[in-house]
Amino acid sequence: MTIEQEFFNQYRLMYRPFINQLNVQLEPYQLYSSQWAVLRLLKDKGPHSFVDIANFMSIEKPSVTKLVHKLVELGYVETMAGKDKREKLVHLSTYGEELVQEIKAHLSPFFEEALAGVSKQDIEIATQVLARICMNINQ
Amino acid sequence: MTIEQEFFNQYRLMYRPFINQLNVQLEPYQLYSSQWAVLRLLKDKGPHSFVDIANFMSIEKPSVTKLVHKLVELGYVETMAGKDKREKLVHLSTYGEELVQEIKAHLSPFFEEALAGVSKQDIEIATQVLARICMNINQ
DNA sequence: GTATATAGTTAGCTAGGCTAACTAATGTAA
DNA sequence: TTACATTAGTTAGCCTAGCTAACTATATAC
Repeated sequence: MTIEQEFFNQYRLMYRPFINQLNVQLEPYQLYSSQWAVLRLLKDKGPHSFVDIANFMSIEKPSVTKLVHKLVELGYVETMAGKDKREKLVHLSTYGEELVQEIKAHLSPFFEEALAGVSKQDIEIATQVLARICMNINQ
Repeated sequence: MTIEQEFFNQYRLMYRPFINQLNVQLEPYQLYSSQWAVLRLLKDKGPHSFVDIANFMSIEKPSVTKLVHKLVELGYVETMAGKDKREKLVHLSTYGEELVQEIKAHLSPFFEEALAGVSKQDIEIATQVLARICMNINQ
């Protein structure tokens, strides 16, 4: 087996245990990992339109509609008028802002334990490898 | 954002584009990436029982039943008696053996392009990081 | 002003899992 | 040896997290 195959093998092998554990961590907040990904995006990079979110997450618009509507229902985000009458911008509510802060703190030890025994340098290298693959795959 | 959060952020961001592209590559063989994962396991590590496959892939037994039945339907794998009358072992058919070989060769350039510009050393580091996380997460 | 493109929605589908409850076979302990 | 518990696999039905096709409303281009 080539080292490339080995890498992607490991990549995929990690996915389900990781997502399952992450969902356990998020359960107290009534969130699934996909919804959390939206909240994190809004926290890190400010308000986004539905199309922006779709592009960033590499999913389709109807999937965004569902995700955002669920987050609106929970009171974590709100929508407002965009740059024209078609566009809607999604942003965190005051409650959502606080909650994201709290969740980040709650997740922190989970992430640290998951990466226990890995040097900061190797984490950075691995992050860069993943980022590079994203770039290569999306042209 | 901590480097741990950054890492898992990137990890998740890569997932969908990667799986989508992989599924495109596998389409000529009527396979989805999850079914391919089973074939690769059987190729790399020989025949496995349903429970073995479930444990290795971190999924539940009923999910394995579905995956394997589909692969049997396609003629890529066969089942045989296991170590007692309860157990069934899944192994590649002759056709399946050939096909896996062919698919591996077909996927090779895709993996190489995805990792273009990444040094062999960094790929190995990233692979080890992913393996370590798997270990940490599963206790 | 008409054709085309863009933002978001709705309906209904799929992959890829899950749990609960079951059967059949095997182990264990009184 | 009988009775209970465990294990391997299956079935039915559910869920997350996506998808496409077809739609409405608005905006842009020619």
